[in-house]
Amino acid sequence: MKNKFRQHIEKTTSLTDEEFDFVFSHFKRKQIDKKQCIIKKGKPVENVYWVLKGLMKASYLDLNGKQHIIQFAMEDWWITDYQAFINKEKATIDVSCLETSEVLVLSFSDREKMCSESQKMANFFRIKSNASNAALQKRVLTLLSSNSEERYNELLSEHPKLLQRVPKHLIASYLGLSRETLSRLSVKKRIDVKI
Amino acid sequence: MKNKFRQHIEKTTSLTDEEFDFVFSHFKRKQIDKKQCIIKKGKPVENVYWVLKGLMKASYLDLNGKQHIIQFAMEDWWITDYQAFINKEKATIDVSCLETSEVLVLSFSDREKMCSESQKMANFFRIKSNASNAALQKRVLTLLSSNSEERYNELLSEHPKLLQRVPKHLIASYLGLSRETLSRLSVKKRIDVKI
DNA sequence: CGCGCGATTGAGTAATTTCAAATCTAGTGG
DNA sequence: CCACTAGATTTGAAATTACTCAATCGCGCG
Repeated sequence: MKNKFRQHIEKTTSLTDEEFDFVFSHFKRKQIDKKQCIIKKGKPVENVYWVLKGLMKASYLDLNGKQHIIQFAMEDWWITDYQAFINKEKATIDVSCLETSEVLVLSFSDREKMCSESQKMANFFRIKSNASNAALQKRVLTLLSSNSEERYNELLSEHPKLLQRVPKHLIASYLGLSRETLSRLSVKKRIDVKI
Repeated sequence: MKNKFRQHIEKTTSLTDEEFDFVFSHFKRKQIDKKQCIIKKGKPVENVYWVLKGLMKASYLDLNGKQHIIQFAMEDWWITDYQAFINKEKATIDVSCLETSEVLVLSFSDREKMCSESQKMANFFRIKSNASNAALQKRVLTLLSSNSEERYNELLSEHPKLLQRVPKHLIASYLGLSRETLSRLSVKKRIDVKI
């Protein structure tokens, strides 16, 4: 497990054994039950989470009571309400657990401490933040330029596992379409494939 | 002008006179003509730009030749193709000038140098990156949860000046709707106001 | 076995796009 | 200063896309 996490970090930034032990000492391991909520709208956001095993979602309830999915997080992904986490504000979104999960937990103060003592880790989080920016920008472009079918196909080709693991109505929320439309798209897809 | 820029930085991070002079020495001032393109798809992205005066846009041409607006940048805003700038990749978007503009130009290497020598400026750019994340996330939520009229009204209330300065068809591209729909919304708005 | 949630299907409706044409406007050259 | 043009905006009508509502289906779990 420690090894898996180290691999994750070292995809971006190589570390000596001592450096990794220093980094790792700031994290706590935690099990999260299915349906459990780790960040609730209106509450402080203490931590950022790295998913070792399982599946989480970050979602927003709009004024009409509709749920919108901001992101999923599978193995190897980070998740929190960044806006609230960084600025010590109250959460504006919920983060909860779709499958029983194991995560590594990092508190705000531990993250700050780690970054001030390790240039490499400050750099790591900077790169992660930039990658997140790029991903969000790509998502904006997709929402601006693609219709439902194109968005569905894009997700299908980029994250086929999500489609299998996540209830369809949540996939619909993530793509910005109704569950009925998504259902029709998946039927169409199956027929298209046969032909 | 120097003063305006200093105010911008100090909204986030306070600096001594010496620190500011150090920071400022890394920037070059430049005038950009209307319609001039400062970042072209496929070319390297050397710089990030801070708009002192004028108006720029970052846009993407999709496979059907439709233009989509990723962001505008008015006075006091930063703009570049961050993905390409940070990772030294070729640009995937275009950045061009809607009004004759004056900008401060910062190259990648000067930015790195500045950040490695000044903890404060590293912090400044980290905060900017986080703010950008938050803004993009908000935009995703808006695109997921609001219809055209709500998106139009949101832009109208948050950036009324943009509506006045930017050609309407570009506003439509930014909001993800056709120029005809935007035109109908603005007519409706004028009638609603009268009633 | 039956309940309940998620997924599917059908029908009708609403929102938005597309295409085509008419106006309007700012900038240019004479 | 005026006429002219290219680009931008508006308008109408038809076509398309996606949504909503309602009903049904299917499956896992107690």
